[in-house]
Amino acid sequence: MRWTQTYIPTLREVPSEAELISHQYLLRGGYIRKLAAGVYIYLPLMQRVIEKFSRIVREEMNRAGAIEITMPVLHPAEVWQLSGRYNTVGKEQMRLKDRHEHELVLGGTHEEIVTYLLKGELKSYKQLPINLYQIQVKFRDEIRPRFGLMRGREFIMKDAYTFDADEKSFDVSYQKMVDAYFAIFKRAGLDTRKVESDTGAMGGKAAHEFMLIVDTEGGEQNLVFCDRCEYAANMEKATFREANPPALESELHPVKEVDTPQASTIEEVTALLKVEAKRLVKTLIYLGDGKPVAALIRGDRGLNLTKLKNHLGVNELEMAPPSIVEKITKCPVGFAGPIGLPNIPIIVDNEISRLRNFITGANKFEKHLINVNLGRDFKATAVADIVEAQAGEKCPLCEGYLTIKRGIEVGNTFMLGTKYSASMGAFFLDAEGNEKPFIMGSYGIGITRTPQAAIEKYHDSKGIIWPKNIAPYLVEIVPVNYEKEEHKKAAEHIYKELVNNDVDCLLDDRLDRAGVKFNDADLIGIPVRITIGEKSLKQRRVEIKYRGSDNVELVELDGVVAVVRKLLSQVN
RNA sequence: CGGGGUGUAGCGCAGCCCGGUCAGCGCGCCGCGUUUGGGACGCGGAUGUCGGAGGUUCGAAUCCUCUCACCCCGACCA
Repeated sequence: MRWTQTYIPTLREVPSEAELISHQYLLRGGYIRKLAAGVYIYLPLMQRVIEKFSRIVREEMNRAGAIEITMPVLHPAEVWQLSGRYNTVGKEQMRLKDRHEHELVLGGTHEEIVTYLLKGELKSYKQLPINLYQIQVKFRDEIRPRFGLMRGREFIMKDAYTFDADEKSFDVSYQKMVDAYFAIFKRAGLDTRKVESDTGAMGGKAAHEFMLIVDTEGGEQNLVFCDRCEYAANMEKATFREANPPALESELHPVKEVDTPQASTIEEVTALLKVEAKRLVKTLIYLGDGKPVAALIRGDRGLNLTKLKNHLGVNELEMAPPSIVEKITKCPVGFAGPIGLPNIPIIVDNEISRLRNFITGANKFEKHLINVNLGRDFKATAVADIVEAQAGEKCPLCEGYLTIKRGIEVGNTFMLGTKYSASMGAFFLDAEGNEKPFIMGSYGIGITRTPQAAIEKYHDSKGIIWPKNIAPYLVEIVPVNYEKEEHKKAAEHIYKELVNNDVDCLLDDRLDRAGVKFNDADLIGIPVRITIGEKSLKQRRVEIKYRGSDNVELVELDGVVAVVRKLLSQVN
């Protein structure tokens, strides 16, 4: 392709809407333009990236035995009512009415549709297992779209759905998708980690996420890894064992009220009473589906909202506003404690059951209680793991220690069980003639977000450094003086050679100055750049360099294809 | 939805407080010329319902009211 014949509107300045470097480069490099909040136009370069990544996804999905279909984006609300999710997905679901006042939704995912498809059609265990997938636009009315393609309201996703007759067969199907995912991301030049994740609104028994580890702002999630074994989980899901548990005191001392003037935060109280934060117990008041509940965790821990939410079995969990806290504790915020609370559930973190003579708020202004003990002084409604994992704690599985890294989710896999098949009445007959619901799995890959994640990981101060297999072009030819006849001839010669050898190639045939072309080339990030300039051309040579390094190789005009091939084979 | 902020030329912004040569700057764009290996220079030029509606006023980009869009923080995230 010639630069002047396609459309690559690069920008010199950073559009004010972009925060992340990857988002900035997508805009500046002429890959995308915003149409509305979270809604983007994919320009020619982006179109090619999508095409390249989609091809890898298709090839690996097909290899794994999945079958491609295309399901509609527009769904009748009734199908969503069948699974019951119509009432639980909430405002994320785009809804509309047609001219007949018929309720429709725009699909944010397709479990219902694919289950509806197979319900009634697929009747025998002999037809199982089956894996159907599509690459399709999705709509989610995100509460706050941001970061360009990373969290849009409209985006492209590959979603696959497996149907199995029994757990054993399902395990095989699931593993096939896991293997396919690793193969896909590897081919795309992206080293991903599989982590355990919460199942969230999808339901089902377990789930994993495929994460690209990054060290920039773009990391959307904290991930917990063991430094010794394979344990990996996202923050919502991660568990741990304490590396340095406080010594268990043998004697229980009597509770005593102490003055803690102007000390309501953990820092202030520990400083005042000269104790470690791990001897303090925080009493946090939350509202679970509107009803107050107290959560007790150690002073040095953070509450894991997802764990508490799952434990309580509520849909919504939010910190209680000060007015409610004050009503419940009958004192200003900052001095809440478990003793003397009205009749509300008290959920106590596991660690506290191993703590004696600890310190809590007294439910009195500027007072705390010392030597408080669980069981003797107050009762727990439940004891559970409700805190966030922290770096330096021990792995739940082995003797290793946990580290925390930032990652971007590029794929996910869900073990759905029979949640959708059972609720929607999608049954088959097994070998004994019994009617059974399908055992399902669902598997997503963000087609538009993955390239942005790749940019977040692979870039420098000048622009993108694409992994070759998802780059819009493999080679960019930059004739420094395209208007000079010899330069033009050489450029056209190389262009033709590469195209004839099926190397995706972009020829910068603009009449701009060299600096403009070099800067644009760095910005859009094509892996190989071939520069045609005065000095080298006199020796019938051109310069070849990889975007990710400064090494320049001088190559004979006729030897370009071979050198390009070799260079490409050596880079990510 | 709560808190904060921004809408002025394709992009980045100034002007707003204190109403009156304030319709401006840089980049980009068009023309001519010079230049030509890391975002050139000169000369000439085009481009705006100042987000929208209403109001105050002799007069509004500027003050007031309403409204829409977008951005940031939080809640949320199949």
